[in-house]
Amino acid sequence: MPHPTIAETRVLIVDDHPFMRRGLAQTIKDQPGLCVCGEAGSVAEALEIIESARPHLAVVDISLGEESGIELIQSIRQKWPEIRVLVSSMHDETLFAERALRAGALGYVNKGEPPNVFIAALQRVNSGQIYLSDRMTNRMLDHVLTDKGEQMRSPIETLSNRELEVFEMIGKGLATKQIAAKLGLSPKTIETYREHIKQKLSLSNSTELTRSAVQWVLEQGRLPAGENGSE
Amino acid sequence: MPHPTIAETRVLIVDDHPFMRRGLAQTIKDQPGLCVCGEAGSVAEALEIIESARPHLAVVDISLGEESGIELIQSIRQKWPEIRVLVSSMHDETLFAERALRAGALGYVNKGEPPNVFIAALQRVNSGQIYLSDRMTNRMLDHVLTDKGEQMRSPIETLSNRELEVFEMIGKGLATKQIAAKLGLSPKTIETYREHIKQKLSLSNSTELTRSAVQWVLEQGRLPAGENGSE
DNA sequence: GCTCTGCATCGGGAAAACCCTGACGCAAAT
DNA sequence: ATTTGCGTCAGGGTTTTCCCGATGCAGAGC
Repeated sequence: MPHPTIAETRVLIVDDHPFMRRGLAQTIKDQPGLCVCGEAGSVAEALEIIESARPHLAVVDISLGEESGIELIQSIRQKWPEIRVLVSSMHDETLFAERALRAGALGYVNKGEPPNVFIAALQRVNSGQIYLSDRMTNRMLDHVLTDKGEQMRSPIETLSNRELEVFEMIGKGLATKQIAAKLGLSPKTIETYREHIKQKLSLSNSTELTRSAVQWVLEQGRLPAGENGSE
Repeated sequence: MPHPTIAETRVLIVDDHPFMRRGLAQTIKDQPGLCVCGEAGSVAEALEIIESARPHLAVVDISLGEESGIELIQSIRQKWPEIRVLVSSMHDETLFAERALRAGALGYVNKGEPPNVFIAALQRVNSGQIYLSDRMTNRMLDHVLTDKGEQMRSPIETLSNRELEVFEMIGKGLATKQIAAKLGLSPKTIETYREHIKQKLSLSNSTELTRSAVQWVLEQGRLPAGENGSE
């Protein structure tokens, strides 16, 4: 059914949710001049498809289940710097937009946005320009200009990528050893991250750290704080 | 769209992500016998559409931005008990599946699942049966069968007074030593309580204990229509 | 260039927490 | 009268935390 026009811009979709992929694909396909050249649900799959399909654009989700979209962006940046990446995430932009751009993405758009906003972002990125929401653009400008006036910054934003990753896992109930195993690192390294996080967030012991992390994860997911019957 | 078959099952989609809605809608439309009679991005919108479109089935996301899908399910249950609800969420099923069913949903399926699993779940719910993943089904059966003689509402109610007291302090971020000091007891005693609590709540390590305690404390703080009276 | 700061990664070692086992008095229940 | 559960604690081996490092590497600034 597709008539592969010669000059269409090829887009790769990377998202771990099949339905989200489908929704994005459908919206992109509707757009003249754009076509979806592949869909991936994991980092490995994405890299594989890039090899064969050579997309011009990539739409990547930040949280790919166990994996991190940030790392994928860095890999793409290294191997195929000509591919332009638009990050689409359902997480707080104040936390991830800056990280995404630093990693090499050209834009960050929230998944809650309507299709026309998304398409606008995609086309802006396609033209080589940066896309951010107005709110986020202002915020980053402020951030640069006022320099030391970081009073409105949440301390959580000062966490590095790795630290944030570990923080989230702590909040999900993983023990130090489990996190180390999942990330393929030494438990000693995770301990160091825990210390750094505690320092940055002014937490005095591991209980407070866990408490803070759990609270944050619950807020992120807007979970109605349930009792858990785990195990 | 030109031949509206007489006996099609009408499905309402409730999700705050437009692309997710679109992906779900597309997949449902592909299925013979099913049609999408409406899409909603909020609780209010959902209730409105139900009035006019009268769906047979509703697919609802648990986390609707600021709102809670759980409340929507309860409303639907009250006003239109004949509508069968399938919950689709991207969050951990161990945290929400039980709450979703208690609220009146007939099924819970994770958004990470492939379309065929989702469709199977939807059709199962459509036939009036409960759908849960195998893993979750076993877990809940265990839960039910483990209780002895009485239907224990929440395992937290099995805690003794002292244990509950300690549990709450853990949830507030106090370390073992601090709790001991505050209660005028030996840290050893607090350790014992921690052990007992972990046993009674089936928690395997101290991280899970802290996590569970924090969640419980937060839940205590904000719950209008709480179901666990507990003390 | 060189320095300095920040990040990511790990180790040593003492202190603390954990976890298991057991204990003892005391009350209520059987 | 025996059992059961609660509240309290100790011993001792295992694991984690916590504070002290260290290394390599990348970018910012002089």
